[in-house]
Amino acid sequence: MGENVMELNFGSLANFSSSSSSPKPLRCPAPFLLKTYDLLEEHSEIVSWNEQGNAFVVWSPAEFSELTLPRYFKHNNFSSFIRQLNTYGFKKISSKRWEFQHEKFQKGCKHMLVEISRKKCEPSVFPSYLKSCSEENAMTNSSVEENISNNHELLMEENKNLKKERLKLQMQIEECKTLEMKLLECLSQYMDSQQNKARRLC
Amino acid sequence: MGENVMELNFGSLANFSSSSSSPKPLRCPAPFLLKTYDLLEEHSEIVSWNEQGNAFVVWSPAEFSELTLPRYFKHNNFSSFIRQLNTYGFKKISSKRWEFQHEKFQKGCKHMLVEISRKKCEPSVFPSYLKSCSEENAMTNSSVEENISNNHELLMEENKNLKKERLKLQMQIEECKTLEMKLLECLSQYMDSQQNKARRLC
DNA sequence: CAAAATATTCTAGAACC
DNA sequence: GGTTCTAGAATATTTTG
Repeated sequence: MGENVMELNFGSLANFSSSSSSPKPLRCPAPFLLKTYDLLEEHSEIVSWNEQGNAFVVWSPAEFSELTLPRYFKHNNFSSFIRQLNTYGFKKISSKRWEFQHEKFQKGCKHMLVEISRKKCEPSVFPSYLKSCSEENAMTNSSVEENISNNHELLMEENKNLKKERLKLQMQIEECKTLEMKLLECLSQYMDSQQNKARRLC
Repeated sequence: MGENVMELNFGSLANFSSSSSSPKPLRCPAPFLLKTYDLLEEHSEIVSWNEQGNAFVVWSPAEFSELTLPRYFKHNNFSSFIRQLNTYGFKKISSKRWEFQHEKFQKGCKHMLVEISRKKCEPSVFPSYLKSCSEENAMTNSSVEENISNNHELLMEENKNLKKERLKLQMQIEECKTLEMKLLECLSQYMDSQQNKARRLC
C-alpha cells in the first residue's frame, strides 16, 4: 500500500553508495573476452577478424547464434552476446555489417585482453540525463577545455550542443511542472474518494 | 482492499499523464501493429499465433529475420523488431521460446489494434522525466543568432552564459524533483492514515 | 516545407541467475 | 560475472498540417 509506493519510487535512494571504481589491470582476462578471442581462432566463415585485425565481424548472425555461441556460452542468443560486448566497451563500427571493435581487442594481442574491463556504474538517485550533465561539468572545469576552446570550430560545436541541451532541460522542467500538477490533482481526488468512502462506512 | 485502492489511484494518475498528450482513440492502428498482425496471417511455420491465440511465437528467429522481416519492414534485424514490440508494450511471456503478448493483440481481433499505443513514459508513478514534446521552444535556434555568433568573442561569451544558464536549469530540475518526492510522500502518508480511519470505522 | 510521429539502430539499466 | 528483457537515446524516415 502506501509503503509499497514509497519503496517503488524511493528504493533507489537506498542504493546511494559511493563507488570506488578501480580500473586496475587484472591478472587474468574476463572469461567472456577469452572465449570471444578463442572463438575467433577457429578461422570460420561465420565470424572472423576484419581485414586489419583490429575488429571482428560476425558474417552470419544466424549461424553464429545457432552453431558458435552455444559452444562457448550458455546460450544461443545473439542479443545476449551483443549485450556482453557493450558491457565490455566494444563498439559496433559499421552500419553495413556486424563489426565490433575495442581498442584493446586485436588480432594476435591476447595479452592486451587483461586491460579490458567491465563497465560498471553504480545505481544512482540521479536520472541519466543529470549524470551526463555532471560529467560534462566536470570536464568543462578542467584545463582541457581551456585549450580546445580556442578553436573556433569547436566553439561553434559546443555552442550548438549547449543550445540543444538547454532545450532538453527546458522540456524536462516543463514535464516536471506538469507532473507536479497531476500529482496534486491525484492527491485531491484521492482525498475526495476516501472521504466518500468514510461517509458510506458511517 | 488496500491494493485495489492503490491500483485505482495509480491507474488514474497514469491516465492523467497521458491524457494531456495523445492517447485519444485513433481511427487506424499503427503501421507496425498492422504489419505484425498481417504477417501472422501467413500461417507460416516461422511465426504464428500461439495455441490460445492470445500471443504469438517466433519459432525460428533466423528465418524470421532473413525471410519474413524484410518483406514487411525496412530491415532484417530481429532486435529492431523486438525493440518495436517493447515500444508498443508487448511482453515476452516465455523463457523457452520467443513468445510475445499484448492484451489488445489477439487472433481474430484486428479491430483491437487501435487500442494499442506507443509508450511515451513508464506506467510508473515516478517521472522518468523524459521527453514528450512540448512547444515552448520557439526562441532558440534562429539563423540570426547563428550569424552573430560567428564572432569569436561573442561566441565565447555566449557559451559562458549558456553554461551559466544550464547550471540554473539543472538546479531548477533538482528542486522540481525534491518537490515531487515530497508530494508523493504526502500522498502515501495520506493514504495510510485514511485507511487506518476506515479500518477503525469498521 | 517544417514539425510531428514513427521506425531503426546502438547501447545501457536492471532483475535475476 | 553472465543472461535476459526492456528502455534510453540518437538518427533516419515517413507522415501530416
